Amino acid sequence: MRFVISPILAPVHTSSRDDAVLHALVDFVTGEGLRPGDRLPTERELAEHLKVSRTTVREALTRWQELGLVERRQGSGTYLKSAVTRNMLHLPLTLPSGNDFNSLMHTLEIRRGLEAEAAVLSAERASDADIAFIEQQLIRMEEAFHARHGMSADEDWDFHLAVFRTSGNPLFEQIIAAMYEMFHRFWEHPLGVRDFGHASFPYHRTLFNAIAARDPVAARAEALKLIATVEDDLRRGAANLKKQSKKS
Amino acid sequence: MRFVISPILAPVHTSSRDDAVLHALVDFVTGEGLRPGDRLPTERELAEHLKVSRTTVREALTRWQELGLVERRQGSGTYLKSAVTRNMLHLPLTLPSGNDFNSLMHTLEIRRGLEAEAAVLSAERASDADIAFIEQQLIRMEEAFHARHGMSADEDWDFHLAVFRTSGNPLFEQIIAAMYEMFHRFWEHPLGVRDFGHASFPYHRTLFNAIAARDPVAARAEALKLIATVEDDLRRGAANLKKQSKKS
DNA sequence: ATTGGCCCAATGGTCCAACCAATTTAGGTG
DNA sequence: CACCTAAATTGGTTGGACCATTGGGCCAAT
Repeated sequence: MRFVISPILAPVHTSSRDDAVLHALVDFVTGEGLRPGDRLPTERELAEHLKVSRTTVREALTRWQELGLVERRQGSGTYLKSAVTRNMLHLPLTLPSGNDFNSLMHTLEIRRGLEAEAAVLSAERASDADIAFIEQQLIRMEEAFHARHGMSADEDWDFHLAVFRTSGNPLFEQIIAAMYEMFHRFWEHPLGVRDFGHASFPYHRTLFNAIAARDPVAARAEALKLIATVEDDLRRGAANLKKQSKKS
Repeated sequence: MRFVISPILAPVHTSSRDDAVLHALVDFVTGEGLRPGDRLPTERELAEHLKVSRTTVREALTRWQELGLVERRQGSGTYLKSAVTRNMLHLPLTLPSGNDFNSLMHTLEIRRGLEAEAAVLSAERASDADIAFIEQQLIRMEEAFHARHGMSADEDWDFHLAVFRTSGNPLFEQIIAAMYEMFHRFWEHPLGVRDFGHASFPYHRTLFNAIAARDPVAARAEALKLIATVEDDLRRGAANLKKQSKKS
C-alpha cells in the first residue's frame, strides 16, 4: 500500500543560530531606532551579548551584507545601509544576463512593463512638486544631450528614476534600482550602434508632458513609444553585428 | 542644485578572499558542467584546493546560499540550486512588505505591469504547445474552482506562471517566482474579504482566449481587467476593516 | 526479500584563540 | 594649529577542535 503523504507534514524547520542572531539584530535596530548610515555594535560585542561565537555573528552579518542591508568597513565598523523592519521580504534574484542581443532585449521587455505602469501611476498621482522634480531632471538631460550631441547615460537614468520615484509606489524604485546595472549594459555595450538611444530623446519630453497633463493613457503610450525606439536601436545593433560577421 | 543619487553606486568591490573563492567556484561549476541538484565539493576539499581556510569558504558559500544559488544540508553536502554562469546578475531586493492595504496594493501594481507585458509577449510568441499548456493550467484552475466553490491559490498561481513561462522571456518567470511569497499574502491575509479573487475567475479564460487568438492588444486588456478585479477585492477588504474598526 | 535497528564515517554548523590588515583615534612634535 | 606617528579599534583570515545531522553499510528479526 502506498500512501499519499499529506503536504502539511513536511516543513519542520530548525531555527539555526545565525537566524536567531538576525532576529535579535532586527529587534535591536528597531528598538534602538537606528537609521541607514548608523553604526552597529562590533562583532565582538554582539558575540558576547548574544552568547554566540563571533563566527556565527559573522555568518549572520555576511547574509545581511549580501542582501545589501549592511556595509562592513574593515577597521571602522559595520554600518546600516538600508531600513530594517521586522517583516521585510528578501528577493534574491539571480539572472543569467549576458551582453548578447537576446539578453538585452529581455531586460528591455521587463523595463517596458515596469516603465509603462510607473508612467501611468505617476500621471495619476504626481503632485505639483513631483512634476517640477521630473521636469528638472528632464531639463538636465536635455542640456546634457545638446552639450554632448548624444544621450547621456546618467542624466537619462536620473530622469527615468524620477518617474519611478513619483509613482507613489516605492517598490518600483527599489526594483528598478536593483536592475540599474542590468539596464546600463546598453550603454556599456551598445553593439556598435552609433548614437545609441538618440531616437528616444524626444519621447522623454512627450512622456513628461503626458504626466504633467495628468493623462495616464497618454503617459503609458509615450513610455511604450520611448522603449520601442530603444528596441529599434537594439535591433539595428544586432543587424550590424550580423553584417560584420558576414564580412569577416 | 540637488542631484539624484543613484541608490546603487557601491561597486567598489575590493577583491577580497571570498570573492576569489566564488570566482574559482564559478569556473569549477561551468568547467565541470554541473547542473542544479548536483553536489559541490565539500567545504574541506574546497579549502584545501583553494589554499584558504574553511571559514573563508564558508563565508563565500553563505553568500551564495543567501542568493539562493546553493543549498546546504548538514551531514549531506552543498548542492547547486540554480544555474551558474560567469556573467550573471544578482539582485538582492529587500522590500519592506507589510500586510497592510498599501503594501498589498503596491505589490499588485508591480504585478500589473509585469503581467500585462507578459500577456502581450505570450500572445505574440506562444507556440501551439505553449497554448495547450496554458489551457491545461486554466482547466485545472477551473475544476478546482468548481470543486471548492472559490479560487484556489495554487492552481491560480500555476495558471499565471504558465503565462509568464510562455512569454519567451525567462526573466519574467524568475522575477515573478521570487515574488511568489509576496503575492501570496493576498490569500494568507485577505483582509476579511469572503470569496477573495472570486471576481477574477472569468477573466482567466478571456485572457487565455486572447492569447490563443494571438491578439496582444486584447491580451493586455484582459490581463489588466483581471488585476483590476483583484484590486477591487482589496479595496473592499480595506473598507471592511475600516468599518470594523469604527464599530469597535 | 523486506523491514527496522545499529554503528560509523562524512559533512555542514559552531566555537575558540590567535593573528593580519585597514581604519580610527590619541598623542606628540614642529 | 597642522602634520606625523604610534597605539587602539575593528573587520578579515586562519587553524584546530568539537557538535549535530545525514547517509550508507551491516545485521538480526520478521
